Amino acid sequence: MTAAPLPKARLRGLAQEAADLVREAIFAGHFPPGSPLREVELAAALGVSRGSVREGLALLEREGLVRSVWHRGTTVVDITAQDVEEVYAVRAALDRLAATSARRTASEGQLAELDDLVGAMSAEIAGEASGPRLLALDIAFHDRIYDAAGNRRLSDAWQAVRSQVHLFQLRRVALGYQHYRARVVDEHRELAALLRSGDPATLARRAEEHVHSACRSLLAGLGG
Amino acid sequence: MTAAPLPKARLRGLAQEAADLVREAIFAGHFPPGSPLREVELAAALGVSRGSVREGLALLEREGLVRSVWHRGTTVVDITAQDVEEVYAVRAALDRLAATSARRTASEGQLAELDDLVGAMSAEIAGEASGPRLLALDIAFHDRIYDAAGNRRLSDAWQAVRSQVHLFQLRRVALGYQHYRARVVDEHRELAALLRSGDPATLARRAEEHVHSACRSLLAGLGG
DNA sequence: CGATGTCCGGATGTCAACATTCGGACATGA
DNA sequence: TCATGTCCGAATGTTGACATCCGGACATCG
Repeated sequence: MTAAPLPKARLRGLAQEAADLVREAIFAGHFPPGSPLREVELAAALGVSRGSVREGLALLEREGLVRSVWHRGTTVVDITAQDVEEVYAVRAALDRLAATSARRTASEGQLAELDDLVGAMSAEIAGEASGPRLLALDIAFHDRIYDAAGNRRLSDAWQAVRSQVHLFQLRRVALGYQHYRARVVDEHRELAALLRSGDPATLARRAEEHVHSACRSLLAGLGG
Repeated sequence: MTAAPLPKARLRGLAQEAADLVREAIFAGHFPPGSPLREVELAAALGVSRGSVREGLALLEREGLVRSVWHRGTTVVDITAQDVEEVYAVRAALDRLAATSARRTASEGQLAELDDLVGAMSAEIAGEASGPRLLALDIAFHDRIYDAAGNRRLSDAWQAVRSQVHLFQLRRVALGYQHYRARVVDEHRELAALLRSGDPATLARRAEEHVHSACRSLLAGLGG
């Protein structure tokens, strides 16, 4: 029998905790792109030691959210057009593999979860739509695909770009998300259908196109 | 003008240094798969503090060479068939993207470097062939393709599987590498040619097949 | 005899202080 | 005025010691 996960199993350590707090602060816009993340400041603010903050920042660097250089500290990544193109090129390659893998390995329960998420997106749009909430559902959808692929290395590679994707899209959504709102449900519903019973070749192509269209939309929103 | 890299720019810190030493020790077989890497031991052996060793082990974990769990230490990864399949599936996706990207962005000088590496492989085979040296040339070849692609996120993702690929192939080569030796030059020569002037679609296909054939060869060598 | 509780060695997680390095401000000289 | 050299503050890199946690061995009890 699966024991329900206890309230807050403190099995993560202060570094993970610190990383989570800083990441949320970055997503909330509290640390604009390019702003420095000083270890002593964060240590004092979070009430932990500098060592733990340092380790947490290393985790965030692994996610691509911050960048640190020798003896010059760590700063929040900035968002240039090249950054967006790089991240989305890698994501397209990973999503393609995840989709084709999940096509073979996904269980019925996992496919049902995808349908549930599409339903949640639809409900979110029907009501008082919240950009960040809709975005969270979008990313959760792709998280499940990676889970279903059952490839730990692939999931790790996704983790290395996931936060950057989240950050980019958050900035885009803050400027208006009518286009995003109009397309997100249909595109994900199609992906879910292709995962259930689609030609692997067209699934691979559509998975890549899904990312590329998001990339173009992002570049248009940031550049114009 | 580009200043020649000084003898040993100590711009890397003890953590990087410790990570390099431990990585080489793993490649040399000094730490068999599954063996624990105790921080105090390594700190004493390398003459640095435990903090630096800890940070270095975190770098190695980012490369996928070791795996650490909360309050239970870090151990060298073991090589199961599933691990090989996972790593090579991700590598195939990344190599495909790297090849198609480099097809557009590679400079003439970078293409010439690839030809030089193919020549070096050929020379290595003609003489007293060394498995590890041949393998180093193989990986260097792919490193250059990733460099030529000009996508930092893509190179980072490659770094996350590169060491595992190196480790797997080293173990394979130790058991005999006649098949590898017979094919490596021709396959890489074809890739270099396709990068110079090939149809993008066939380049993408051949890049994937190159990885898949290496994966099959590896599985056959480890399983049988 | 099997299950349970307790204890202990060893290893990791965390912390605060010391050493090193960087970038810029200021002063100096051609 | 521009270039160069020196100095200083601040932030990071590094260290050793303390606190916490895990796993197994032993003893105890039903």
